[in-house]
Amino acid sequence: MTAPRRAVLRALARAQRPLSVEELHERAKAQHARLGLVTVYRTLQVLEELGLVRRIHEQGACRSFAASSPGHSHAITCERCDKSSEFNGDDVCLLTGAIERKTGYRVSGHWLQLVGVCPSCRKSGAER
Amino acid sequence: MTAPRRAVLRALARAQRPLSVEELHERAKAQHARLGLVTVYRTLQVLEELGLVRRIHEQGACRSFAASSPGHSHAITCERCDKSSEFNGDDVCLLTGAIERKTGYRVSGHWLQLVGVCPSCRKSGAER
DNA sequence: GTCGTAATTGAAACTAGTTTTCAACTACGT
DNA sequence: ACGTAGTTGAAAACTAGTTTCAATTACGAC
Ligand SMILES: [Mn+2]
Ligand SMILES: [Mn+2]
Ligand SMILES: [Zn+2]
Ligand SMILES: [Zn+2]
Repeated sequence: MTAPRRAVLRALARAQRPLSVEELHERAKAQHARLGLVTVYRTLQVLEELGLVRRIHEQGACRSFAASSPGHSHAITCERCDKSSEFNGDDVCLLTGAIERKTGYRVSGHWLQLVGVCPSCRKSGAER
Repeated sequence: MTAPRRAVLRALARAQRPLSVEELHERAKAQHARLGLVTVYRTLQVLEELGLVRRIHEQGACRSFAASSPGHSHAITCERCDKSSEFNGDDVCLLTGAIERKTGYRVSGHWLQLVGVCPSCRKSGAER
């Protein structure tokens, strides 16, 4: 555990929304000025393996990252402010029976991501 | 509708598994030898907008594409042979109530992708 | 504390993936 | 056939991500 890694981890933990590698680099430099971009890439890779970070997949490219707790969970992202939260408690298992019947595959894993409107955006833009 | 586009479309339709842009280029050149890589990118973009192609998201980067029918559907990929199929009939709607209660978000969309073992791989490797 | 070693770091060079530019070429309606 | 708007491909430009390597740092053994 080194200072550069702590800086990246902290920037990630503070973020309310998924960050690109560049953004993460910018923010983490606040903690550790001489932080190199390469280290951000390397740290993300380590954290991803540990399950402490998740890549957020979006239509188009998938270049942003959010903190995550280890183990199986899913993310939901606000379509207005981009705030992203995770939740767990499974879920898709309930559907696998039907899917196996429909496709003939045996389901061994899944990958779910949701879009919605976060609590605070629901309050502000009360319309709709 | 031009010859280059037909070539790309055909290569996509024939593929049993998601293809990278390079792979698609290779295969489509069989139909139209002077096909440029740029055209593959451009065609994919058009087809994606039309909902005729979907990007397959994987752990790590998300650089492969599979044919798809327009409208809401999901993909399941075989963890042994990479064969990818799509299915529809919804599904996740059943879970949104619980997710909204859990997260406080209002759910407006989702994005599900499954991993499993395809029928023919189930037959061959009967063990497990 | 000091030392030794293995792991980590950051700059620079490199590779891969994607987009832009632009002149030539098609598709297709008239 | 003709005209035009849309499409194409090569090359150049650009962006994202990886490798290389010498210097630095963490940390366990003394
Ligand atoms: Mn789940
Ligand atoms: Mn669905
Ligand atoms: Zn919001
Ligand atoms: Zn299979």
